[in-house]
This record gives sequence, C-alpha cells and structure tokens, in this order.
Amino acid sequence: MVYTEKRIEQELRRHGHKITPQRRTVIDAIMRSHEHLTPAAIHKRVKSEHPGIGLVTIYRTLGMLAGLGLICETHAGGSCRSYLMRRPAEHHHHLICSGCGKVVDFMGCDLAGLERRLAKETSFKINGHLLEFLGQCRKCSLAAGGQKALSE
Amino acid sequence: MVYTEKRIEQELRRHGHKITPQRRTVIDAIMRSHEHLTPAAIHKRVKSEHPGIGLVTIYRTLGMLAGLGLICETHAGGSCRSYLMRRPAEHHHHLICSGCGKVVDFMGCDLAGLERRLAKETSFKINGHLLEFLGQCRKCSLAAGGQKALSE
DNA sequence: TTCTAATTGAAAATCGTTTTCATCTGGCAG
DNA sequence: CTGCCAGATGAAAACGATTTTCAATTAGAA
Repeated sequence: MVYTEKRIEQELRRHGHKITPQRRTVIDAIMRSHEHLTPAAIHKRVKSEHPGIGLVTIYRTLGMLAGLGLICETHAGGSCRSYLMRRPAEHHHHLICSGCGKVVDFMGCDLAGLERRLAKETSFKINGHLLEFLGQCRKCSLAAGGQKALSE
Repeated sequence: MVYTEKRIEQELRRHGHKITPQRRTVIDAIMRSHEHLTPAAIHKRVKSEHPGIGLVTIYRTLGMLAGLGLICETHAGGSCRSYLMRRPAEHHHHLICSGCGKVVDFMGCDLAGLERRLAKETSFKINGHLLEFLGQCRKCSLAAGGQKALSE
C-alpha cells in the first residue's frame, strides 16, 4: 500500500489539519523526489513554485507529516533531518546512495530472530529498530570509478 | 578486542596527536559510561574533575576520536550527536534503552544475506549499514509499568 | 632545556530550528 | 453566497548546538 496525494489529504483532514497551497507544494516536492531531502533542500525546491513560502512553514509541515507517520526520517550521512515520502505504508527500510541521495525502499528486514535473541540475552523489552543500508547506486558507482569501501 | 586507555593513547600518538590531561579526562568519561553521552553531557561530567575545560575542547576531542574510529555515534532518540566508547573494536551494533540511555553492544548482525539480496536486486554497491535496536532495559521496563509499543 | 607545532579556552560567528506575534485564509455554519 | 474563527502563515527574534578565530599555553621531540 502506497500513499497517494488524495489519501494524504484525507489523513490531514481527518486530524483536523487544513489543506493549504503551501502544504500541497511541500507534499508534492517530497513525493516527486526519490532522494531524502533536508528541510532547506525542500524549501529551495518549493520556492520556485511558491516564492513567498518561508522555511518555517516547511518545518511545521514536516513536523506534522512526520507526526502522522506519512514521511520517513533518514539518518544516513550525518543529518538526522532528512525526509522522504513514506512510500510503502508498511514496515520497511531504506537503501541510500551516498552519491546522489537516491533512496530505495525494501521490505523483509527479517530481524525478528535477532530481536528475540537479544531480548532473551539482555532482558530488554525491544520495541523497534533502525536499519539503513548505505552504498552507491549503479550510476554513481560507475562515475566514481570503484574505490572506497566504507564498511562499518 | 577492546580498546584500553593505553591502546587509545598509542593510537592518538600514532596519528600525531598529543596526549593532554583534558583529552585523558574526556576519554575517561566516555570509557566509564555505559550510556551514550552528548557533548554537553560529557562536558558536565568532565568539569568536576577539570573545572576550566571548555565545551570546545570536548567537541574537538570527540571529532578526533570519531575520526580515528575510536568512538561510536548513536542515532537513537533523535540526537545524531551522542557518543560511546567503541567497546568491541570489531563490527558491532547497539541496543539502546530509551529510559536510561544504557547501551548494550552486540555482534552478529547477520545482514550479509540481506545485503547480497539488495545488491543483486538494486545494482547498488553496498558498503555499510546502520542498525540499532531500541527498547527498555529490565529496570526501566519494570519502572514504567509496561505500556507503549513504539514499533516502527 | 629549548623550541615549535599542536592544543587550549574565551569570545564571536554561524547554522539549524523554534517561538512569538500580527495577519491571513480554508472550510464549516448559517 | 457570506461571515466567521480556529488553524495556518511569514517575518523577525530567540534559541541552542556547533564551529571559527585568535592569542596564550603546553606536550613532547630535538
């Protein structure tokens, strides 16, 4: 299941939020992109179509969308503040290109077994995980030649 | 293999860095803690033993240690800026208590298979991953009663 | 011991984010 | 269709975290 513009607007309304042209533009910008975007990057993109829009509005809209779980946060590359439309609504993770920022979603992280093991070994009550793969997409990989293994 | 104070100092020297009392104190504070600490938190701890130390020095020392791979960065809880001594020098991950900040290291993330699958399906050249489990340690879990599943 | 490059701390600059407040507007009630 | 008002907006100011600058200090090699 994927979020469409219609579904997103429904979701906003359902929570008592209004649909403004500014919000539409921000949502559009995020939906259109297959990269993770920082608030500043979104602002830049959005300004061309909606010159007067303030960075504050971006922040507020992002906060709202994130609160409703409609966008995902990305941690790659240091910034904890990059966002991405939540494309599959279900549990999923990201594979991120360090070259161009392109993001591929994937499901099936299969960490349940590991989670069980850890819970047993540590007596923790585990309630979530953060998983991202970093790499280079085909294009960036070719462009770069093919050195550099960052492996963590 | 675990980093000892001696080994860390060797490592600094090897890279042309000097061993100053301030640095020793910072390293000590990080080593002693089993929580992930923000720069400000480290500063607070360190000041009691070394009153005049500036927050700047903390930042600089953290930058240096991170650059050498001697400390780990944690992403849990929003802050991208919490650090932790790299306890096993090998590839490992963290299980973090959202209550008290306690961190348990674990090895054997077993993501090689998934990584292979993704590489094949997406033509990405994958060179790393970010994995953290979030939860509550036994103590915090009991204290909190036992509601709230944050599951992502 | 001497000397130099590296390190330190204070202050200022900078960056990203949030708050405040006066103004404006989406969308419901009439 | 019109008026109304809670919610939304934008500018400016406030804020907190991080970085830069610079003069003074110091670790450690010679």
